[in-house]
Amino acid sequence: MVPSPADLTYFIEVAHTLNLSRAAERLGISQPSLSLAMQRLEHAVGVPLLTRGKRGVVLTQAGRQLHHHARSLLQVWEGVRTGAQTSMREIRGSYVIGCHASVALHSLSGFLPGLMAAHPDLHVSLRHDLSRKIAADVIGSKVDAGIVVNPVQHPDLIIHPLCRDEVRLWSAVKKHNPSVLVCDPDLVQTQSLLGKMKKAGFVFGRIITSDNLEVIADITAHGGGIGILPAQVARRARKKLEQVAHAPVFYDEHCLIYRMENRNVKALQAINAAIRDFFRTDGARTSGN
Amino acid sequence: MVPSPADLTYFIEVAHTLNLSRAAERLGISQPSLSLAMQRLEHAVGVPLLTRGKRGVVLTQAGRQLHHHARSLLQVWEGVRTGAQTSMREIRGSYVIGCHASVALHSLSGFLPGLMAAHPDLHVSLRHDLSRKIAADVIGSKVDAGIVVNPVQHPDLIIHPLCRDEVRLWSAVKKHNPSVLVCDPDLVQTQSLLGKMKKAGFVFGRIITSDNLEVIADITAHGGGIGILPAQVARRARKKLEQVAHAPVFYDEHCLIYRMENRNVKALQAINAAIRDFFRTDGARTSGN
DNA sequence: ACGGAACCATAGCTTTTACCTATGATAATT
DNA sequence: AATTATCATAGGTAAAAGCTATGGTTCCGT
Repeated sequence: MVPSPADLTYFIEVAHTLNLSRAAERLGISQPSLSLAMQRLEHAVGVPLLTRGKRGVVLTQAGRQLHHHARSLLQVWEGVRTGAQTSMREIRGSYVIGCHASVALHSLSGFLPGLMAAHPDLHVSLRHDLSRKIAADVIGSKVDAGIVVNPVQHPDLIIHPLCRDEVRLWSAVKKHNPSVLVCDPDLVQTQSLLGKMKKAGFVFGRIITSDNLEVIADITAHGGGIGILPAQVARRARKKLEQVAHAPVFYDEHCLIYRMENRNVKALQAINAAIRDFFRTDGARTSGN
Repeated sequence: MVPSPADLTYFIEVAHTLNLSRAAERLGISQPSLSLAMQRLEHAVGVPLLTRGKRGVVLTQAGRQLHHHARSLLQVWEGVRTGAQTSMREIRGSYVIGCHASVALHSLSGFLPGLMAAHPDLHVSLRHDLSRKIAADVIGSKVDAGIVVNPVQHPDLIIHPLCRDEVRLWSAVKKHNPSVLVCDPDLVQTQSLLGKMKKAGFVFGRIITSDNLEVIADITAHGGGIGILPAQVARRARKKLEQVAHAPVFYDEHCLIYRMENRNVKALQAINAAIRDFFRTDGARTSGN
């Protein structure tokens, strides 16, 4: 059994004065209460701590041992409280950041190294998945912060817009196969564009699918077909891609999301700031180009 | 405010199951009680620890920190508790042994080195005074064990006879001054013998006093007068002393004493055994001489 | 020697705290 | 849409901790 911290502080005072009556006086409780408290403590430890005499009490060997450790134990106890508090007030702890792998490729390297260097007690794990799954995991508290596209409103969620992007059709500059579509069918953007194109009468003979946008960009760049890609991915392809004219466009909004109750967590504020800083400067740079 | 130990253990279970209802079940309390306990804990710490959801609860960052600290706190306490217990069950700790300096001179060197070598975690401090003061300090718990002469019975005291001795009058073998008495007047033995001799008509012109029996023995051995000495001290004088015939004798009983409540303390049992062993073998040797 | 003071333990009572049952509210699941 | 699962709240009850009064020792001063 674990004693109450109050009984421990009582014991420290008793060990100091070696007199229950006087210790009770100094502690602001009655002598019988202190007597009972010491009995409680002895029961919790399992061995006698005090030898009662008519001129006061003396510590047993076990009592001396406990007295020796009692202060540090109370310090640990206090540390339990303050440790939890500072985890909200200081930039430290372990956090999970989720985003689509393609987003990670073009943004994480821009702010993560600086963030890690600035805050040595900050630990980050990454998790990559579709935006809507990341968003679900943020809502479900499996992920602390997410960089996602077009998140749905949610009462528990705080959403910060970061930058805009366009998903459209791309092709290689020189030759390409216009009857083959290369895309990730799991993306809502893909589905939306496909629907619009179907209405508009576009017809594709075959579809190559991949869940990796970089792979799609690469195939498209090598003339494998028409690719459905965000502009930010198309721009980073190894060979230059060009927009397919007269095709529908899906406008993406990249956002940072996290749960409401984390808005006061300093570490998440720091992550937040780092991400938004990066997108502000990066957005300026890419739009300037 | 400092969190209560019960609430901390509750929290550890909650952090493990992440489900208040199931945790309450395992803890043997009702779900509302656990809900309130977690609210108490959060109030005590000052920050939210859990994010309540309809599929259970999730730890906040502060909750994760608290979980970590709470477990280490319980571990530390367990260590302190067993430490206090084993201080009774193992041969370790710091103990005060009291005895008359003359007793120390002829006995401590016989068992202390072996005792210290056998038990590296045992610490001993010595305290020298008159037997009756040592006995009083044992009773008053200022001394853990005493080697004393003719202790009075006391309800809190355990008394183990060690060996017998005789206090009598001694003189140098060759010449000595029979009108001078050399003694320690603070010893009850001295007072008793003086009383008997006074009744029997012995008269001494002068008395040399000292509170050190070895000094008395030395003076006696050099012909300074008649000395009142225990046989064990007289035997160890630098020159041989002889008993004064037809003089009263005071029979001493050397005893080991300690307080009742220490009878189960392993370290004192070890000290006890070492002392009694020494006196058994030593007594055999000296009586054999 | 004797009365008072000092000290710790116990008893009885009161207040505070923790706990339980019943119920509510809401989201997830079937 | 009904049901289930989950946590929160309300109100009453039981346990715990505290206080006052008292008892039984021992110590100390007169």
